[in-house]
Amino acid sequence: MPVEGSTGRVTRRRAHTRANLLEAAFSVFAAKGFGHVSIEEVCEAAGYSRGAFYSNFSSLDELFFALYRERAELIAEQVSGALALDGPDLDVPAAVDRVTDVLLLDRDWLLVKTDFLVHAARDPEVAQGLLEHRARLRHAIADRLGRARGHTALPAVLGDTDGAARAVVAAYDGVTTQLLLDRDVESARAWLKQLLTALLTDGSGTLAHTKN
Amino acid sequence: MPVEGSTGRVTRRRAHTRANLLEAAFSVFAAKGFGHVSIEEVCEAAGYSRGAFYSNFSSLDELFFALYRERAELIAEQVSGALALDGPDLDVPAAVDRVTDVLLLDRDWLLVKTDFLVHAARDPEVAQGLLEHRARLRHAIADRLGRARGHTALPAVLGDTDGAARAVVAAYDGVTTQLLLDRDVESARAWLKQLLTALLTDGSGTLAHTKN
DNA sequence: TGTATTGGATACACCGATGTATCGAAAGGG
DNA sequence: CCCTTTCGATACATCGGTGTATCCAATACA
Repeated sequence: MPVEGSTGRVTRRRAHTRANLLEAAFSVFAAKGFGHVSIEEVCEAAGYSRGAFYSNFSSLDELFFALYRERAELIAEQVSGALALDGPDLDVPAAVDRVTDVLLLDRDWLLVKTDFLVHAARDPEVAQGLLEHRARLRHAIADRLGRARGHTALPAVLGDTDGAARAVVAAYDGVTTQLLLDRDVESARAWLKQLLTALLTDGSGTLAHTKN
Repeated sequence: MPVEGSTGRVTRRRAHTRANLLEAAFSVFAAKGFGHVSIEEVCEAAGYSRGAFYSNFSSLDELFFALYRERAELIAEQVSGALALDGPDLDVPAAVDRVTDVLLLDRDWLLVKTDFLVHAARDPEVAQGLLEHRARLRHAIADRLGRARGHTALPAVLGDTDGAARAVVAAYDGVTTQLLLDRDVESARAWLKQLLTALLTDGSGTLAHTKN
């Protein structure tokens, strides 16, 4: 049962089915939530039998972790990309726009991400991994903010750039919560931009907000 | 099967067991998460048999809703109380302190609350109820903030007082996420206070933050 | 205190999901 | 082109949870 064996002979078919299982699992998890999903459901959605599943993963948890890892990595790259678009000096409002668009792109991802959070909240080991991942992101943001000094002075209320980066993450998490409930991606984006602007600049930039 | 019948005869014992079931369910849900909890587990934790459960609730969902409702109501009252402590005029920093202490009191509650969020995110009807509850809280905050004008002028970046109230809620949600992962209630409180201060006042008030 | 009524325990039948063991078929290597 | 290896499907045994039906005990009311 070589779930992750020594680079055996056949590997192309395997990679396909693994990818298919992951993709199907993403849809199913997004729709029903981890904890309300059975292995069979995933297999059915992917068009495979349970034999294929157990050949690639040893448990639903393992698949869930793999899935999260994969997608989180993807998003992290996109965010890094959005942050890196400017030159060495950073244009804060423009970066806020780009990052916001990336972060609030896909509701399904937010659902899965929150499921994972709920899971991590109850397992210190998983939580540790997630915290480290968040820390990396935060540091990337802080670095960029550091290079922005001069362009736009950060308000001192939050402390150093790391404090500001924490605030950015918190704002993102907070807006995510609202978006999960009202499903209004556009106003969530607008709201996040507004919040980040309020946190990262000193004044001006009042935006109208709409409903709910 | 009078799950909620016409004020029948016997009612004291019933109320007790119902309360016990709810309390036990709270612990179990907090520990394992809704979706990883069986009816039997709740019954066992409460010291009852499944018969008692089905006599009081018709499904795990129903119990979960009842539980959430009960606790959310409790918290809402505490928050209202904390907001009402001042006279008609509001001392923002003091209120921030009190509200923060109430909101981040109990990690178990945050766990259950997040579970409920995840649940609501996938059921528009449930989401609707939760949104209304949040709206009520937000309005209470906005009202209070309105009365604080003059004491401390709000920064205009967020728009009107309702915008500021939204920001408060978002900050709370954001800090909740962090707390769920790092389990550090004290620094979460400090961080929330700092964030709220940054959002609700114009400047000054820099606090040191610690680890992670 | 007696008694009608309700609450909760026990027993049972059922179902769906799990994990494993086995087998046929695809795919890569020689 | 065959043959070995691996992948994935099928079949099976099992288990835990569910919901219901029935029965005993506790409780409120006269």
